[in-house]
Parts: sequence; C-alpha cells; structure tokens
Amino acid sequence: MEGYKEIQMAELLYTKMKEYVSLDKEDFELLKNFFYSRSLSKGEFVYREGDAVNHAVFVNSGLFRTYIIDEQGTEHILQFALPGWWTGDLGSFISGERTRFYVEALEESEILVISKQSWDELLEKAPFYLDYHRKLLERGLVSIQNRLLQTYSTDAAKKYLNLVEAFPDILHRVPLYMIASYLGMSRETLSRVRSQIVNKK
Amino acid sequence: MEGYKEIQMAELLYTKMKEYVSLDKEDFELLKNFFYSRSLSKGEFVYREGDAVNHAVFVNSGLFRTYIIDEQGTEHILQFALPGWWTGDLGSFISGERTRFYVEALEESEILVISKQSWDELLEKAPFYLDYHRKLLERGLVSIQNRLLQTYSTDAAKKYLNLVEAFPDILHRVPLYMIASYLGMSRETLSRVRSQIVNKK
DNA sequence: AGTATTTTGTGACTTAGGTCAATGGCCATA
DNA sequence: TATGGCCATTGACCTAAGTCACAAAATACT
Repeated sequence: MEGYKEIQMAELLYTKMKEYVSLDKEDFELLKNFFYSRSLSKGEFVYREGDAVNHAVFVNSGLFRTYIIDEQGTEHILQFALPGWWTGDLGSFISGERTRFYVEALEESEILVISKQSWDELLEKAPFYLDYHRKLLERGLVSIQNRLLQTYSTDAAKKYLNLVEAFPDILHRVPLYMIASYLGMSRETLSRVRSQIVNKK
Repeated sequence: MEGYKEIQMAELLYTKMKEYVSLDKEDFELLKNFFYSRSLSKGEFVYREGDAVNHAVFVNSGLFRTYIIDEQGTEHILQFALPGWWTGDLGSFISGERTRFYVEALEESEILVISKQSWDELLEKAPFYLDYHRKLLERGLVSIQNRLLQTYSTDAAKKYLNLVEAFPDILHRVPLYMIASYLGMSRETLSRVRSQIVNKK
C-alpha cells in the first residue's frame, strides 16, 4: 500500500473513542493494528470523484474538506473535518459504489485509515467498536439534520454568524470562498454579508 | 400508559428487521414484548414542541409528518414517514432534552413504540438489535446528506420532480402546501412550478 | 344538498441572493 | 523589488423565489 505506514501513536483516536465507549488499553492495542497512517500535504486528495472508497478515514491532524462538483461545475462543500473527526463518503464506503466526493487536505495533515474489510471484522468481533460507531452515526445524523433545518429558515448573515460562533478559528484556516460554499451561498454574497456586519458595529 | 396497548402483530417490524439483520422467530418474540402499540386519528400528535421524548416510534400503518415551527412561525417539514419507517426526534430521544419537533398523523395510523429504557436494554443485550439500529442510522445519514446536497444545487422544479419520482403516491395523500414545506419552498412557488410543468407537456 | 373550512391558483409586486466583470490586495518565489 | 497566482471586494444588473391579496376549487360537516 503505497504511502501508508503502520501507525505508531494513535493517542487521539484512543481519547476520542473513550468519549463514547469504555475500553481499556489492551482492547485498543489490538484495534490499533487494523489502522494505517498516511500523511498528506496541502492540496493532496484522499480520494476524488470516480474512485472506489475502500477505507474509512480518521483525521489525526490537519484539516480536510469534502465536496462535490455539480452538473454546472460548482463546488459544494459538505464538511470540514478537524482532528478527531471521521470524514469521507459514508454512502460509497457502505455500498461499494464509486464516489462523487472529493476529500482534500487543506493543510499538512495526517489520517488514520482502516480498510472496509477490517472495519467489518471489527464491527463483528468488537462490540465496543459497534457501539462506538453507532454513537458517532447518531451524532452525525442529528448534526446534519440541524444543518438542513438551518438552510430552510436562516438568512445568509445568520448562517455565517452561526458558523463563526461554532468554529471561530475556521476564518484563519480556510479561504472565504470555501466558507461560502459550505454555507451554500456565493462568495460575493458572503463578502457583502461580512461588510454589512462590520459596518453595523 | 394511556392509549397504549400490548401489541398483537408486528409483521411489518419483523419483515423490516430481517431486511437488515438475520434473526429468528424466537429472537423476535422476545423483542416484541418491549413494544406497545398506539392508534392515532388524522390530526393527532405523537408529541409536540416542548414534550419530553421518551419513546422511539415505528410506523406500522398510516402516514406521519415531523416538522418544526421557526421563529417567524413558519412550518418546516423534515420527514414524511411511511409504514416500516422510524420517525420522531432522534436528537431529543438521545439527549433527553425537550423536543422542538411536532410528529403528527396525517391519516388514521398505528405506531409501535418502545421506551428509552427498553431501547437501551435491547441495545445492550441484543447484538442483532444494535446492528440493526446501526444500519438504519447509516442509511438515514446518507439520505439526509443527499437531501442537503439537493438543496444546494437544485431548482424548485427539479426538487418537485425528484420527489414525485421517489414517492409518486404522496401527491394523493398530503396537501401540496406540505409538499412545498418539505421541499423548502413556498406553496405559491410550488403551485407555479406545477403549472409550468403541465404547460410544458 | 348547503354551508363552512381548507386548500389551491394567480396576479402584482418585492427582495435576497446570484452572475458577470473589473479592480486591488496579498503573499510567495525568483 | 518585480511578477504571477490566488483571493476578496465592489458595482451594476438579473432572476428565482417570496409575499400579499384575493378568488376559485375542493373537502368536510350538518
């Protein structure tokens, strides 16, 4: 596997898992062997549209975006992924179909990946892993539901303010046109919204 | 428990579960005892904004909508739930917080409900149930993600056509203003979109 | 069948946000 | 300190969809 290495440390994965389920060091040592690590430079892709999604991706350091490109050629960012988060195309990982998503490192980053095969094996043999994954899915579902609700009843300015409140440092780490795309508006609209907010103060 | 009865049949729940996990008749007979049934007339609510969500809700027959009312007093429909689907506010069911959702029967309907306590017990003791729930969550997450993507890159007419293609009979079962709300547009816009489509043919 | 209520359709008008195009700032590298 | 590639801002204009108001259907209720 080109570019993949056995992992040394996985402190973050361990810490995060313990937030959801109880497991001891030994459980984790075994589990660790299922993962490989990969480093990516800014601008590199974990995968792109048309690729097969054979791995689940845990962000160990850095920052990622997942986006699609629609028929008009416009990018739509679905997620920014910070350390401790999982990212990628869940649908294709499950179904085996080729993905429509791009998963791109926005900074020097490191991921831990686990193959579909190992993943299924873990789910079957390690009840705590099944439970961990279930809880992640629950939270993920609720948060994307909230995002959908926000698109229905929130104007551009409020969407921007909500994001900045939730992730203040995102402003210093990703260009505004990506933030606009994540929020579902044009970069010009975001620009105007921001200047209105400044003038109002 | 007012209005709740021990369940007799739960054919649909059994059939649906078998689509996701393997379980035999005995497993299911035990599991059945955790559920109660409730009948609702058109216009009745499973719960409303401000209620505590102590139960998970499986639709056995009929049709439901879940919606919220935003600060401007506008309804936004999140889901129509058909027989065989789960419905309700997952976030509040997990967190124990009071819900912002309304869950309303749109027809004479029957639900099977399971208390949070029984739910947690099942997850702990019945591995097949955990796995079932995990798979439901996966599919739910993917489908709501697709819905979010659709809001970003699809115009009103296309959204309507997509819905009609996916659920042709919804047109005969729910008023158009609810369909508009589900699609995130005003009822007038939906009306105009529909007449354009008719004229185009 | 006759009335009341809900639902839908249309016209006139408004508006939030998109599109296009030009300009200028900001690094990064030579 | 130039130069080229991003990125962000701003103005002018456009457009899809929202809002308001009223009338017509459709349904449900007696």
